[in-house]
Amino acid sequence: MVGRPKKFDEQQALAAALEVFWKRGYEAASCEELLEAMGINSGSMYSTFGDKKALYEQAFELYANDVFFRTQEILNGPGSPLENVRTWVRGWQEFQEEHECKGCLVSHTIIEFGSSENPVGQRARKLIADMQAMLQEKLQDAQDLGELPEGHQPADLATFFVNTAHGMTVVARSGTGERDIPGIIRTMLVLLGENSANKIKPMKQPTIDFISSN
Amino acid sequence: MVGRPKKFDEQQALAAALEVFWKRGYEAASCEELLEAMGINSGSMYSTFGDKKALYEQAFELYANDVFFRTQEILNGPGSPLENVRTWVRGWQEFQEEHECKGCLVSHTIIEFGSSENPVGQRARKLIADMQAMLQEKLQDAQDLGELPEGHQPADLATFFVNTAHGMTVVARSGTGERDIPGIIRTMLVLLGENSANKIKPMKQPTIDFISSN
DNA sequence: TGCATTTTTGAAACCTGATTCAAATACATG
DNA sequence: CATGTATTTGAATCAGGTTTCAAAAATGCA
Repeated sequence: MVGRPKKFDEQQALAAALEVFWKRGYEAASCEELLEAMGINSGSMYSTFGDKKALYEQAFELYANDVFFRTQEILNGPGSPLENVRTWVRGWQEFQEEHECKGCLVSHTIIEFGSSENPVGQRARKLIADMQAMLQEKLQDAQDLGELPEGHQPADLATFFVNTAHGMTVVARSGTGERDIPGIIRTMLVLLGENSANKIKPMKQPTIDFISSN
Repeated sequence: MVGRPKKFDEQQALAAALEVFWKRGYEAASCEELLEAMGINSGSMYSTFGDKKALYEQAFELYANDVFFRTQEILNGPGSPLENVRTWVRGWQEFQEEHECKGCLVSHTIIEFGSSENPVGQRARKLIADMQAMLQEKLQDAQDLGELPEGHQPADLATFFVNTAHGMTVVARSGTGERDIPGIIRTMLVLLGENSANKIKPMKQPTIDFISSN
């Protein structure tokens, strides 16, 4: 009834796998690398998570939930809707600082799995759609309150913000995130009517290199 | 001295390979798929182009030159610098229409090959740097002529435009390009001081699906 | 026609990673 | 301590995609 005890924590191992997938992408992350990072053997991985694909799905889900709730919390916070959107935009820099400019796993997933019927690809697209809808709602609130600068539609702005976030993934992974992200965010804020150009500080964290021998 | 004649055109075959790589990415494009599209056998491919990696490099170069010269031509055209930049921005939509919303191969390459010392990755980053510099120059010209709206720095704007272009690759590949790209471009133009919201038409071409069974 | 040269063909060999599985191990309980 | 159960281990196997290569084919020229 009671067998050998598990010697590793599933959530911890999953977080380690997420880190590897996030840094390298699905294909480039080898099982060896994943197992090494997770600190377990192939057998344990397969019996616990299924296979590499299933592991990715679960790691992605971990990431997706984190990003979604983070966004939700900021956007629905107290204070003016527009200011919340601005806080959310500023949060991107902090997020990249915290994660060595790895960009966003959702953008990466969309690139890697295209618009096919792949389950993770679908999940990624749904997450984006949900977050975009949430954002649009807040921008609509802002417009209703007369906070939004003239000349923009909430829907267009929401789409645009998502696009900008996707772009930052590519910029980050091209190695120029540390240099470029503060400016990108500054421009976004100008778009939102904030004209204090020096409110955004330079990035704190150094950028890692995504070693690859392909 | 004279042997069996080549029965295929190298440039044509390369263009076919580019199409496949562009649609699917390097890893996901199998040799079988490439050979099928190029209309040749593995032997011919290996003797002509080297190997899969070398084929990608050559296909990428074909793409890079096209995009670079296209950009150069538009930005250095007659007329006001700012209007040229606007024409360039509008050109993105046309470009995506012409290419089934496959996004930009450069963004895709950067995502796939990270910021490593991989030759294609380096080439991609160099291309981006060059195009960004060209853009910044034009924006500086525009500012010197007093054409640029207040509140922006040419360097920040150039970075931002590149970021937006990268973002559109992800949006395009997520399958919402047809719906979203016109709005994204509209917002970019507002940023450049153009306030006629309905100058941008909806996309003409339908989006393809990037079939993948990963 | 026979020879030299070049290209095509596609089956076979090769590689790189993902996955399996039998044996070993660790624990609770009777 | 013997038994039952769950987990770990890592070598062996498997799968798929890439690459090679020997044979066949196409051409010009002597």
